Amino acid sequence: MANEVKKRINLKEINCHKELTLAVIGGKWKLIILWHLGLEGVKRFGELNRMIPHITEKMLTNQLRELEEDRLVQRVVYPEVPPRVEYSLTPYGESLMPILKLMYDWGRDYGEQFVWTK
Amino acid sequence: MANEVKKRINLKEINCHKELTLAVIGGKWKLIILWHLGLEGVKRFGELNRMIPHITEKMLTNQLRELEEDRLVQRVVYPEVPPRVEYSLTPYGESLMPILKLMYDWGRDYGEQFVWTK
DNA sequence: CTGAATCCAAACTGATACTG
DNA sequence: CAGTATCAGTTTGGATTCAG
Repeated sequence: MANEVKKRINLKEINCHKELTLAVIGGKWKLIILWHLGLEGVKRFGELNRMIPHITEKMLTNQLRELEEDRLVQRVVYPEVPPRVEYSLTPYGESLMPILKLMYDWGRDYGEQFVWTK
Repeated sequence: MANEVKKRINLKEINCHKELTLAVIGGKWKLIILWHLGLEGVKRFGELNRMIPHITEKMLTNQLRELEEDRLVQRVVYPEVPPRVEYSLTPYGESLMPILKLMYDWGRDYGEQFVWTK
């Protein structure tokens, strides 16, 4: 119950600005979460859960929390019953979209030329 | 001595092209390796080892092997004594540089505005 | 509906020593 | 010089169960 501080972004281990970006988007499900929020706007927890195949609730929660902590995603809780929680991109998150778009394009081209044929 | 197939790029788990890109650049040291090779051209193993602080030989070998397998880096062995091995980017690797540049810029701005002050 | 808590297996990373 | 081999520690991801 003591020292369980997780330093996902350990500044001592980041030699270069690129690595900070990677630390922030590098989670297993973060790209796809950011992508949905970026293209389709506000989403509820359950919507994301349904939109992202194979993700578990634990991981969805986990990744959303980290994105929130890093200020890429905003979380809004409506005190209703049943509960409603909505997620959306912050301006920081929005500012990542050009990178995601580039990564999408690169991955598509690379995949067509190389991976699917090996 | 049998089944030790590592599926770093498991196509069944890649829902979106972006994730293929992440799979390919997401290793702990890959960005910095690609960066050096992209900006400074051909490098020998020992040069990279000296240029990248804190990396172990094991990890440098490991990451270079994966980059080679993914066709981002070319490895050339000169049959000399002492041995000489040179690494450089392939066209695939070169085509990643715009993404790395964007990640560099984004990480720098994000870091200045957020991380260093929290 | 939106999670939190627990347990566990697999993957990743590092330190160290050794080799052609 | 450019790696391998081995072992150990850390982190991650997933299955399952429980809760407000």
